[in-house]
Amino acid sequence: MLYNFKEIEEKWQRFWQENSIFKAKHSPEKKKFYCLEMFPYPSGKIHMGHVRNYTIGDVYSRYQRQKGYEVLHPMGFDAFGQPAENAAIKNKTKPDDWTHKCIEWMKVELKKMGFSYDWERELSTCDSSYYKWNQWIFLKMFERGLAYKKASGVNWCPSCSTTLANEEVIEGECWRCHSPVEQKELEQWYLKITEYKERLLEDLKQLDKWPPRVIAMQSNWIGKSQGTEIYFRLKDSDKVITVFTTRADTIFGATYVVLAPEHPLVKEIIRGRPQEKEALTFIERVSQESKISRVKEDVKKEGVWTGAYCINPVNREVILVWIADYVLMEYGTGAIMAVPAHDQRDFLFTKEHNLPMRIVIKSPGHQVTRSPEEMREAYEGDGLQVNSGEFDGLANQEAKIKIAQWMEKEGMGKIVTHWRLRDWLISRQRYWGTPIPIVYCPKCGIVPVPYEALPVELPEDAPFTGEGGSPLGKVKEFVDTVCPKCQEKARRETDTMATFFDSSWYFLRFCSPQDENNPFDVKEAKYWMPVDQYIGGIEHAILHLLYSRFFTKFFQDLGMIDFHEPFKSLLTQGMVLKDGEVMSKSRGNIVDPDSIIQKYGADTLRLFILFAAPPETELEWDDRGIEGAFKFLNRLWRIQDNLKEKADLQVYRALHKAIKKVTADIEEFKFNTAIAGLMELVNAIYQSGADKEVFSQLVVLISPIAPHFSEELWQGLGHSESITRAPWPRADESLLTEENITIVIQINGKHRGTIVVSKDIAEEELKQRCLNEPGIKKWIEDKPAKKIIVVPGKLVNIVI
RNA sequence: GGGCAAGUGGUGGAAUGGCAUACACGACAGACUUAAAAUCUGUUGGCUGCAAGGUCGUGAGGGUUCGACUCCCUCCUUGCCCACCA
Repeated sequence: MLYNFKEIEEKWQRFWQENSIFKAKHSPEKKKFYCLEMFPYPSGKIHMGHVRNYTIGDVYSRYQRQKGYEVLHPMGFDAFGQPAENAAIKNKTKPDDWTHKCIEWMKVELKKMGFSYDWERELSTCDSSYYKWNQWIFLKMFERGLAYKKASGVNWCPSCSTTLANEEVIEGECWRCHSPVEQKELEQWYLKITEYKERLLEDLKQLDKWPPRVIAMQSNWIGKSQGTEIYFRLKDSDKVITVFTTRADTIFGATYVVLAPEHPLVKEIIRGRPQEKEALTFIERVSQESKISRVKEDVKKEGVWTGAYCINPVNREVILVWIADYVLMEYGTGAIMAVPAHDQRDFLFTKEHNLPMRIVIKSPGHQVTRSPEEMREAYEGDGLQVNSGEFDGLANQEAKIKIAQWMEKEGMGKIVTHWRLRDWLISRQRYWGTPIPIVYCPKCGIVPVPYEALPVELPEDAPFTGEGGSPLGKVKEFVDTVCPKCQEKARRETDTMATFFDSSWYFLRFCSPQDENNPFDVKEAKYWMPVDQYIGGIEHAILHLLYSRFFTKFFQDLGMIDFHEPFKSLLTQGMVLKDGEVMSKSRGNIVDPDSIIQKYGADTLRLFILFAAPPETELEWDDRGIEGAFKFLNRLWRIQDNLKEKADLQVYRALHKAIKKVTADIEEFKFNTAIAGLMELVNAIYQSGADKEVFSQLVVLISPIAPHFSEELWQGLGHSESITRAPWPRADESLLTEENITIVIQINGKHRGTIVVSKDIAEEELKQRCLNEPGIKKWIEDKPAKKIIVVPGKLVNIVI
């Protein structure tokens, strides 16, 4: 007979809700545990990725609760964003209605999985009670000069008709719709995340419970590099071109200088020269090109001569000034010194345009660097300096430092630290987001909305079509306002905030989600924060985690919290695949969690998804595997019908072995082997039977994984309290040590047999026993043992 | 081009210096059954052997070690992230 999962799961979900079993209480006498999974975008349906993410978090939360911690395990919705606008256009509804409907559907599905959330703390970022505090945070940043407005070339997605952050441009394409991204000049709001770059980099060292690859990704993104700025004075002018290089050792080989087409000096340099027209045409063409072609094609490097010359400060040589598309304004100073002999990009450009080249570093043995004519590619390796004045003969790594110091002393340049991290562009020309709380007054200029006037609410209706400009700009009653300073007529900012703003501090809001006076209650945050365990997808390794760390440091500077990192420990779970590919709508290989729940129940789904692979690796979906998980639960279920008065000692041993293994494995998120341990215990019980005590303990061990199932069995065993209150079992070490142990015998490292001996056997006696073992003697014959290695309790290796 | 993972039976995976393949899926066989399903019990890396056993075997090659899936070096393959980054 199969267990009735449908009835049982509904019954216990109702019980948990009615008795507020998972309510998190601020209990100063108890140690807390804050377990958080990345909150979802409410698309309406949960997918297997959610199931995996939230099952991992749920097992861990339930386990910590049974270990005696006061657990905070909240859930909410990252509810602003573009899909709601698209859906609204398609279905002729309001984004607000669509989003709230989706949240309701999604909650039903999450509850069906039996996740142990404290639903009283639920929040949605699209509610004004939440986004009011986005505006509050923005104003605090504005006051401190951390939110500022700047006109600049921005990444523009023509299809979404909105700006994109650098982080949202993937290989020149929009991260959302994959359209080629264009450049556009706009007035935009930025957050000065660069103000925190040192701390964001430095504090990575303390995150010892984060995956090393995430640390590496963040560190690369912040991108600190040491280098030198070098000043090239224009010939017959006092203008100076500043270039950035990490290879000061190659300065004597700089044979020309290249500017980015957008470089501010370009127009001035070419003015009135014969080359002006050609150069302008070139600049025009490059600016028309989307970033995609400038970045993707690494073959053609195009450029033109400006007609101007400048002077290499180290050797007074007069060299050409060029413009080329492969030099980017966004990086460094927007200008480079070209060292064709020792930089591959410069080398290719030089060959293309027949420019001069000089070797200044000799490769060992000189094979590669005999002469410029013979070189097939740039030599980027180490070697000895040549053609470098007084630095000739030095190893280039040493020369790099000496030359930089010398240039700094002589005023030819400056040693600088360069960062890759840019300020964060948060303006979006979208409706469904947090309005930026700013008013433009003809008299007073940019005026922040006063705190007491928050929230600036989103108007219910806006004519958004998905095309052109900010939809809020078309809502007259929203735009028209009075200046908070002078009470004259003024207009509101019509851009909204990027949704990453919303998710950069939601973990703090969960500490006191109903607080009406502050973004979060300082005392509550002091108790619950930081998050002890954070779980989510690797795709958020850079953006979301970096922004959250930035906000946390900002709150620390406001004096609202006394820690500087939000997430103590981080787990990044792997993707769910079907037939070796990521599950996605376009591939049509989606397995709907709800259909699995219908067929096998949530406990089976939870069990399978944990058993099929370790959390951090990819998981291959397998229909037969889910069948196996279901069979196992039924096999365990049947034990209750055949309980003995007293189980054998070996079953007790098996139980305590399982307790030890399951506990250790859950601590390390090795759920797959924890379940294997439970299966071994069940197999042992099928060999010689269980009694009530053994079975009870087994049910507690599996309760974080299959909670409904365990509650039902627990009640059947006569317990009146919920199993979520049952303390986690402790392994009895005395039952784990055996009287007799099996020792492996090796000869020259090869496995040749085993021997069973008392666990207290003396080393000498053990050696003799092994040498005299009949199966071993034939291998030794009369050869003397050169050496005998004994690993206590495990093995003996006889070397002959 | 740079960085980080990973590569083990028919399949998912286990073992992080000490019996390679735990646990499961699949397959095969037996018990129960009129029969099937379900359930229970076995067997299940390759080669060789009637058997006991032997021998090979963790992407390839080398090294360290009494002993290597595990550590080191070189290479190959796959995945992920970053990238005209000066």
